[in-house]
Amino acid sequence: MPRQRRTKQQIAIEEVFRRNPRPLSPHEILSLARDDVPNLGMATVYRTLNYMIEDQILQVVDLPGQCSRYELADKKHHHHFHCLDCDKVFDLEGCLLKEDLNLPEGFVVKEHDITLTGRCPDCGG
Amino acid sequence: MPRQRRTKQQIAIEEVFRRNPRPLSPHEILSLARDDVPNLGMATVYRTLNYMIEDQILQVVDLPGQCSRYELADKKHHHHFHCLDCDKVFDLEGCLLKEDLNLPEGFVVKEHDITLTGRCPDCGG
DNA sequence: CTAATTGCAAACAGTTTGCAGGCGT
DNA sequence: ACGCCTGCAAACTGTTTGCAATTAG
Repeated sequence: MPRQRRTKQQIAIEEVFRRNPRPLSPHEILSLARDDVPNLGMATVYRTLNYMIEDQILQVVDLPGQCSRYELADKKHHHHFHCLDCDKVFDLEGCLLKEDLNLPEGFVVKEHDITLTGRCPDCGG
Repeated sequence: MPRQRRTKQQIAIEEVFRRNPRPLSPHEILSLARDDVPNLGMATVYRTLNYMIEDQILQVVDLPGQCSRYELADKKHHHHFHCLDCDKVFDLEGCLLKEDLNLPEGFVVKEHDITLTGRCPDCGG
């Protein structure tokens, strides 16, 4: 069921993504959006995220062993870097997959996910 | 705290890994081990998995958007294939990461995870 | 006005923990 | 027989859902 009304809660959440162009966790989103709408509830965050995914404004970013994060959907194919220090996730442009995969017989690949883990520039790489 | 006693529950769980050489979910493990120990509890599965990780017999396999799986730790660096049909996970030997990453300044990479997604040979690749 | 949307609390799934009884050593 | 280990149930986290009250259009 797509959205029909534009509320201050939804506007605040969209604004959070515009101001923070990297994959954000629901907790980060709630915390940032509460600057605009102090008594915002987590359920509303999740519902709004799902609305925005349905409207193809957002896409899910799933990293191994991490809770789902969300980022704006208007991006080209890319991969992610997860900082072990500050726990933030950054986009890495371009594709990091080898050209020649050389898989065993019979495997058909539809998609691939690559996550690099380490230290980001802010944390003194 | 490492294990000190060898119980029939633990033996059954180790046997499951020996018989199924691919990353297994806790639910799969419980279900398979109950063939040997019918009233095995899920808490015991998790505790045994954690014992085995501590003893470096097992390692965790985290895939994007999936619950953790576990496989024997005696493997070389490799990546994983996740079948969208049967939901099983397979090991892929060798490294699939590009040689020349060409990252922005300041990012230091410690580890990387690659997951391919698609159809496996059993599901008519 | 009307009903879509919110906020709270309850429901859920996956995982961990506390505790009394069972069982390896 | 000592005390580690199990099984159950309760606790906990991340996410979803039910429902009465709010509010956008």
